[in-house]
Amino acid sequence: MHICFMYSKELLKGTLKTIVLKLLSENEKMYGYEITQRVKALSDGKILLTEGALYPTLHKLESEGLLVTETVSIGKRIRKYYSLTNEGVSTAEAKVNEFADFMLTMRTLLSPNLSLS
Amino acid sequence: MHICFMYSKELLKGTLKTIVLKLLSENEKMYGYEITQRVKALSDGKILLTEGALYPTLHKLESEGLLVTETVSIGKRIRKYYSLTNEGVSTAEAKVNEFADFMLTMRTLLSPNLSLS
DNA sequence: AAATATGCATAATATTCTTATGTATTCAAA
DNA sequence: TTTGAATACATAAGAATATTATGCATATTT
Repeated sequence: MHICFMYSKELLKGTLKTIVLKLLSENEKMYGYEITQRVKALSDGKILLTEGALYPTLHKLESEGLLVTETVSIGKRIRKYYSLTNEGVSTAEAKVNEFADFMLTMRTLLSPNLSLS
Repeated sequence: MHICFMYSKELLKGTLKTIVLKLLSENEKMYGYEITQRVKALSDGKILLTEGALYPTLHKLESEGLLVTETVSIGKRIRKYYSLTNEGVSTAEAKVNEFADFMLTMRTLLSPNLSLS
C-alpha cells in the first residue's frame, strides 16, 4: 500500500515558474514530461505538477521570451525541448533569489515552529 | 524618498491563511487592521496584506469554525476581534508544519542558490 | 482644514491552478 | 495479444485566491 503525502495545493501557487526556470538553468534543455518527473523525483513525490498547469506556463514563458523551443521526433512521437534565453537565465536567477528572500521573511513570521536545518 | 521592495505577489498566494492562523495562535485575539500592521512590521514592509484579501479570508476561517469573533466599540468606531477555536489551534499548528516541510522541499529543488543561514 | 491613519466591508476583475478531456505512441505484463 | 501503464503533447471549464477599486465612517496629526 502506498500513502502519498501531498502538500495542500495552495502553497504551490506562484512557485511553478520559479521551479521551471531553475530546473532549466541547470539542465540546458528539458521537455515538459521530463520536468514533471524531475520535480516528482526531487520532491519525493510531494510535488506533482499537473499538465494543465505546466504546459500553459511553458507556453507563457516562451511568449515572454524567456524560453525557446526545439521540437524533436522520437520515433513517431514528438518531444518539445525548452531552453533558456539570455533573458531567461537572468530571470531564473532573480526568481530564485526572490524566493529565497521570501522564505527568510516567512521564517521570521512563522519562526517559533520552524526548525530548518 | 522611499523605495519599497515587495515580493512579486504570486509567491504570497496560498500563505495568507497560514500567516493569519499563526499570528492568532500567538496573540489570543487580534483585529483585522492590527493583523495587516503586524505582518507589515514583522516583514519589514515586504508583505503588505490587502484588505480585499484579508477580510474575506477572516470571514471564511470564521465560517469554517476556526475563528470566533468579538465586536468591541472603540469610541464610535467598531473593532472586530478574532480568536482561535480549539479546531483553529490545531489547524494553525498543522498549517505551519506543512509550510515548514514545504520550504524544506523547495529548498531541495532550488538548493544551489539558496543560502539560508 | 486637509491629509493621513484607523477600521470595516464588498464587487469586479485578474491570476493561477485543478480537473476533465482529447489525441496518439510505446512498452510491459497478463 | 490485448490491455493497462507510461510517455508526450495540448486545451477548455471551472475553482480558488488574490488585486484593484470602491464605499462608508471615525480619529488624529499637520
